[in-house]
Amino acid sequence: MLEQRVRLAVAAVLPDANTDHLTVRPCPDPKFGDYQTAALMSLARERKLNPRQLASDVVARLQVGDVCEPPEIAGAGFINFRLKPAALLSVLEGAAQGGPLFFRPAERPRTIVIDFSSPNVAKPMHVGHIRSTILGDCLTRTLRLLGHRVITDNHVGDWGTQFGMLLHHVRSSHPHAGTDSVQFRIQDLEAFYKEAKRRFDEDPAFAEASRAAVVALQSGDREAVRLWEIFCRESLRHCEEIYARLGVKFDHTLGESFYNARLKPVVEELRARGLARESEGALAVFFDDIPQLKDHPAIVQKSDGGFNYMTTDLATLSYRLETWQPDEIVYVTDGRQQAHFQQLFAIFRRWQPERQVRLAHVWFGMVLGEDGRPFKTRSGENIKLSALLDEAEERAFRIVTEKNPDLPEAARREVARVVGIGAVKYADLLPNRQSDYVFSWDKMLALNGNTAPYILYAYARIRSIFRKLEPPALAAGPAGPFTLSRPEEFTLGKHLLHFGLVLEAVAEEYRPNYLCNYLYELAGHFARFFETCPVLKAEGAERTSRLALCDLTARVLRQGLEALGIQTLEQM
RNA sequence: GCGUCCGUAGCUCAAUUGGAUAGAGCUUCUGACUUCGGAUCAGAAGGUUGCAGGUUCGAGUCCUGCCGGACGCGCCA
Repeated sequence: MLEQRVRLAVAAVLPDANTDHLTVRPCPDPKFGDYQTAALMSLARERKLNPRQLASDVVARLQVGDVCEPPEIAGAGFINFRLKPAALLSVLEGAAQGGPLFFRPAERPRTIVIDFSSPNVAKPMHVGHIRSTILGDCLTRTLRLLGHRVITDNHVGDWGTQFGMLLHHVRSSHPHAGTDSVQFRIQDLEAFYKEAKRRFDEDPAFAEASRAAVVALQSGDREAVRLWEIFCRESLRHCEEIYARLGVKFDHTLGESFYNARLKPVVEELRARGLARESEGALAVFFDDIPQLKDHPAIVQKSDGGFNYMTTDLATLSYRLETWQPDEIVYVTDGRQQAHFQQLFAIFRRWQPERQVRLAHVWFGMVLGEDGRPFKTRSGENIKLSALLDEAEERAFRIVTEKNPDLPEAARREVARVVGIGAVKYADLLPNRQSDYVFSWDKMLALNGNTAPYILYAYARIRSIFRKLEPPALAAGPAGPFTLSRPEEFTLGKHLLHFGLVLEAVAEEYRPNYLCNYLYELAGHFARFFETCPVLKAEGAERTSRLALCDLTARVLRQGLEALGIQTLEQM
């Protein structure tokens, strides 16, 4: 909002500078002012100017008197801006009367494909899928909020060598499989998968038959396809159950199988263009010109003639470009796949050098148990997502029951659902995505600290005020002129203004933790305001201002949590 | 061996990508309060940012070398 005004004013004084670099950001300490331009100093460096001299040249010509006090130069060459109270009040009034909620839609909306979640058929969703699903959903929500056109695509693992062994195992052990009288559940598929893998590893004859089954499936054998479809249907049903609980939706679910017919042409083209060549019986792309990938060729066709992950991803990438013409494609996967995506992007740039598209691998670290090892059950199994969500809700239910025993059980269940799911999501989005994090029930469901329940509580407290309002119709009505007096009110009001900056930072760097921290700080500023400033007991303009400030805080909290994919509660 | 990421308070993590005095929560101790929802707020304590150099107005962040850890390195995805 206002920082944008300041930024434009600075840019106007430096017409020949790259305006992207002239960022204006909140001061690290309010005593310096409200906003600063640290970026001017790197500009001074580029141009070999004295930073303080540049700063004073800029200040001399700067026209920001409508929103700021006269800017001050400090330290090595910071320009500090202090908002005029009237400017702050007018933005707050604007928002209270239905204006923008402290953010504006992107000036240049982009079309962005986001590839996330990507579960595998025949395996229940487990902890390993949680970060991709939650992070991808949050990025989708945030980018859409900022006005971008986002297309989500769940690239389900429904194809490949593992289906050969699965098909062969099920057919040999369940002769009636595939008939209507036999119904498989996801648990059955999981058991089949494990058993099939065991047999595959132990029995060469089984392995051989499995390979034949893959060939049959991929060449369209009716029997094989029919059984495969049953597996896929049940798996997707299971995934949809989880997605419904998480509130995650996809525009498209185009699994790997969708690209089957496109694999061969891709490989032929790579070979024809001389991008891929024969190596040890396989077809590979080499990257001698890329230091990190030297000696790490990518296989695009296996020595048995089959295709793999790389082939599928190339075909997928090409399909997405043709179909949706995106400006950007984002892949949300764990960090172990960094080399794969480097290879994928490098091959693609050689293959279709004329395509202008931003390709981003948004990767994340692992979820660890309290012992610092990958988060598993005691017996070493992956923790199923459905069980994890159950436990989150159950634990939240116990806490709600303890804190608020008078609520009817149905209401407590609903609170537990929102708090439990919200806590899991928040705990996942809060850490810097690139670091591994330790999964801890106690920490994520803690009632204070940087957690979902703390923020949800702040929201519920605000809503509680409006329930007490007489008459209730006043609840969200337009406020009169703002009058802020206490420092806690200014702090809260100014923090609200930063919402847009934070959303943009999340979208730019794909880092929802900025938004988590922002909302936590907002909830904290509100709590301090609430502690020191009576609202309902205030009178006149002070009362309406404080009510409006409460309402704006609630709206930003709700909008922010919604961008994280977290629901809010009117009471808890 | 090569590559990627990481090492920050007793613990779990931040630090808007090179900015000002490195911030939170948990834990410990102290306080506010017959609560506009105490699932709250205030205060105290806690640091040579793994080690050693370098770059510059300025380094947790960048470069080099060590120490320690996680992950990945041809036909799985």
